[in-house]
Amino acid sequence: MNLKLYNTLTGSLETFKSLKKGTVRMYTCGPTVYDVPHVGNYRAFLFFDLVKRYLWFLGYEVKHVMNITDVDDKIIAKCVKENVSLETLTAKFTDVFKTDAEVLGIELPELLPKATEHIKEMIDLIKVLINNNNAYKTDDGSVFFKIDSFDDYGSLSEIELDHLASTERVADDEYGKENPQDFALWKKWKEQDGEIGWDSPWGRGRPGWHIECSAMSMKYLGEEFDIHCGGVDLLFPHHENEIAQSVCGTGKSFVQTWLHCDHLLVDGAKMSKSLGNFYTLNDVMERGHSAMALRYLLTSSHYRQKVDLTNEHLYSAGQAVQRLQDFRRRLVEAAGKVTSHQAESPVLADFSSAMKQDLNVSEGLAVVFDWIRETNRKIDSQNMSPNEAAAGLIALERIDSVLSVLTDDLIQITDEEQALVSEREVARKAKNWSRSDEIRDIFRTKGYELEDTPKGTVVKRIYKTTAES
RNA sequence: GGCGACGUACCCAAGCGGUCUAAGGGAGCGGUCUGCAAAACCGCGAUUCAUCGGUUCGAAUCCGAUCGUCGCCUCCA
Repeated sequence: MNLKLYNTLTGSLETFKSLKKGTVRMYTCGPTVYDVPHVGNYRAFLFFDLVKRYLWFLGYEVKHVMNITDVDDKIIAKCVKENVSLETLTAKFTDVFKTDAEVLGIELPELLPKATEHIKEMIDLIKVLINNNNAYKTDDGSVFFKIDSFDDYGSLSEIELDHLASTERVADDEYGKENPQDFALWKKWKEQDGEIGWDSPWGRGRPGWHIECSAMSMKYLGEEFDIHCGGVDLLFPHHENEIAQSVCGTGKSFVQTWLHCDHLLVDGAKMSKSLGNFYTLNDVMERGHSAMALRYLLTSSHYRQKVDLTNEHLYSAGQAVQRLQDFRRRLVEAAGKVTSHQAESPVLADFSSAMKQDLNVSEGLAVVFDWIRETNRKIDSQNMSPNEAAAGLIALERIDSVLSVLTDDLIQITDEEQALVSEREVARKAKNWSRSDEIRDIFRTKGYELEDTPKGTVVKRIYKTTAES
């Protein structure tokens, strides 16, 4: 059975086949580094990560490129306002992005090209577009893409140009356009841009937003490649414009499969900076949730489905992660010193065939949880051989190579705390239950649960409950 | 105004014409285990899939209408 993905371009579920056998070339729209990314942004980055990890799972080599947008209106405005250089500002938020990504278990691509380091490539592409009569320069030194010159314009988003005219853009840098829907490839320098600008054949200025993705994806992945991902909000106009620029620039078909993930909502509304209803990774963690709970919440429902970020949902996700984590611990115990090179296969096959249906994680997880219950039953009834447990462990790890929610959950406790745990072990042996319970209560107030197992006491972190908010 | 997505138990969610008197997770309740817990396991929990019509031998799944929620059309993951 083959991987099926919903291709926005055709509006249908398609069997995925990479252009080059065994290798997938994938471009994903990365962050605009003008501020701390919010959880909504991570929903998309986590989706890209899921796509990549599952392609790895299937044995593909994945050549992944994600751009860093380090020049745009908001960045420039902020630099000028705070009187910092573009490099300083964007380096700061690029770092935040990378740190957060690591905390969330996102495997960043080997290539994270910055827009500002590819001005030349963009200028070259714009030159081609002007030559091909797909773009024109205005008197003041901006360059616009001529939408009428591309017949297929609107084919991705299914937007009809006639219906667009109702909301005309009024930004002052858009004067001089032949058609209000034409979009900027190059924006002439303005006084409020301060120091920021680059020289070009059309004078000093800066690139339009869309051109960086065309220029950089072509540079690193070639004129035609397999997958391009982004959030649904990029569908129009960004991806539409990217297609127009790229197809007109090369005459090739550009991207084979377009994947778009839906939004993250908070209290039922789209999370966004402009609405002011955004949360950062730190905000979520400060509320007492683990990064893995967030990761699980954002990846466990289907990518084309909206997800509502609430404390209750985060808690629920955290509990599911805990169950997975506890299960792994049980397998490790049951396997003892035995290791296996063979993964238990039925669960892997079932998991994978669910994932092949347009990345149906929900169904994949259902398979996994069924298997967990069955395996736990075997362990409980002592019908689990070390070999079998070891094979199960391999299977779990393979599954987690896609989900990536099983972190090393060993709790760091202080020496004093460790002493208390030891004291309690002694007390328990002496059947001093009141002291045992007292110590357990001390840990509970600190946010830890003590679990007595045949192999000793396990210290677990207690995550937030639904009662608090 | 134009375009689109969605509405399944207390919450999240899969299913996309028959095997559905509908997976899985969380929460809850009852039980086994445990010194007590926790974890694990067992059991309970929607005769019903927003509503109303239609197509069909057969619908949560297809069609239409209605109501509701959300998104895009302007920067946005």
